[in-house]
Amino acid sequence: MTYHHGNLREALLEAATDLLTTEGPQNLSLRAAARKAGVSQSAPYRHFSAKGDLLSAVGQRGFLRLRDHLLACLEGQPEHRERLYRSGAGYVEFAEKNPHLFRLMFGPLMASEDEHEGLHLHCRECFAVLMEVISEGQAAGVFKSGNTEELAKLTWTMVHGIAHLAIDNQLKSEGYGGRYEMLRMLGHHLVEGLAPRHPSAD
Amino acid sequence: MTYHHGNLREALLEAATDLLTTEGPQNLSLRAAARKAGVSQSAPYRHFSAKGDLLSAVGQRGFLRLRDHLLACLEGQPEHRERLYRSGAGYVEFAEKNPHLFRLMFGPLMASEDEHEGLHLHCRECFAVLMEVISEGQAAGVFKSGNTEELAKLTWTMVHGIAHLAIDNQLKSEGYGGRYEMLRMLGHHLVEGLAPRHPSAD
DNA sequence: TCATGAAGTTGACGGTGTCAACATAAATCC
DNA sequence: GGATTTATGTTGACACCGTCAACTTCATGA
Repeated sequence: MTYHHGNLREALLEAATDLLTTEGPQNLSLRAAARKAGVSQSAPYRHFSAKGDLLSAVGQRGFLRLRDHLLACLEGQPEHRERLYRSGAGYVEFAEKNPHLFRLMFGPLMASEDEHEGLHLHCRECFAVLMEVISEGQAAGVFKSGNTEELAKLTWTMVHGIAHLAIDNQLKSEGYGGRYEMLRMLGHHLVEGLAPRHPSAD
Repeated sequence: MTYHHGNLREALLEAATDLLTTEGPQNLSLRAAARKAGVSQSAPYRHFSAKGDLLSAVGQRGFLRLRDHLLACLEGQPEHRERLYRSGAGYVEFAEKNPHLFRLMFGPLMASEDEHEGLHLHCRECFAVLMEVISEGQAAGVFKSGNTEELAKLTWTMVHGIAHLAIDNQLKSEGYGGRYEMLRMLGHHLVEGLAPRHPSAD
């Protein structure tokens, strides 16, 4: 229609995300994304300096979606332990529903520190959700006081590990839903560890 | 020299591993590996049906190395809690020393379940080391009895999460060595969780 | 109105995975 | 031992890829 697309950047991001989830990372090429957006092979270079830039942007979008998903999982739930569990479950759920995206988000792009630092920033915004949950729990006396960041990272590593091994199909031995039983178990151990020595009310 | 290389498969694996660690995954191509082995572009196809096959083989080698490293870390250490800690530390250490390889081992290849199932097998052999450590600890009464596999997986997810976040540079806020302090902390919480209700001797 | 610059196109370059057709070395069988 | 078969490498080609230089189109504002 018009010579100028008008919203190409968004269209490319959507096309790339779509290709990633439907065709897998192998078939995600700059040219394919351009084709899908109905545009020529080198049009993307007006919006992204290189392929890695597009991938990084896709990853950043992924983190935004993950954050939204986590917040949605927490909505309307006031109990602190349950909030902690739900954020963990939401994290794993997201990874399982978007395995390719998840792998992209934490993939080799993360390795190049200087470039793609936007990825790290968006990543930390997801982490902030977890921080908040724990911080609130500490304020309420449900979780033990101390360095909030340390506790949050502790939690994060566990959940992250579950998510990764789940999408690697390495957790399925105890049948369907095994990963969620695992999460419950882990949550139990973790909360036991996070709980104050002399457990308060609730 | 000779028309036949004599040991091409091994040479290709080594070349590929070398390229992966020195140049990163982007520059790891079948052709580059062939060049490095001093052989023509399509010689690899006599030994690997496709690029993914080579990558998978490299990954499997990685798991073998990881397993050896874990066993080496355990050598001469009889105390069960310390054995658990050391296997975890060895795991993270391996990931940090070979980040590209680690990402390959647990990368998209894992996603294609049917193909590359050799990867899964070698992966489980590393897991078996952890199982053994925990099983021994249970027999000695240092860890609580129960489903060994569950406990091992619980441990694995934590260690795996740390390893992943460590190579993503997401754990460095508490200064150098942060990941090992983290491991200690985690080990503490975990062992507390793994310990029997009424702790036995040592 | 028309120059300017942003956004998109065309065509090219070298690199890549893969395959068919061919060449060579080694192993096997009479 | 000589012929044949089989394993192993080579050459050349194809389509695809990331990227860039040169060109075209459109919108905008002096």
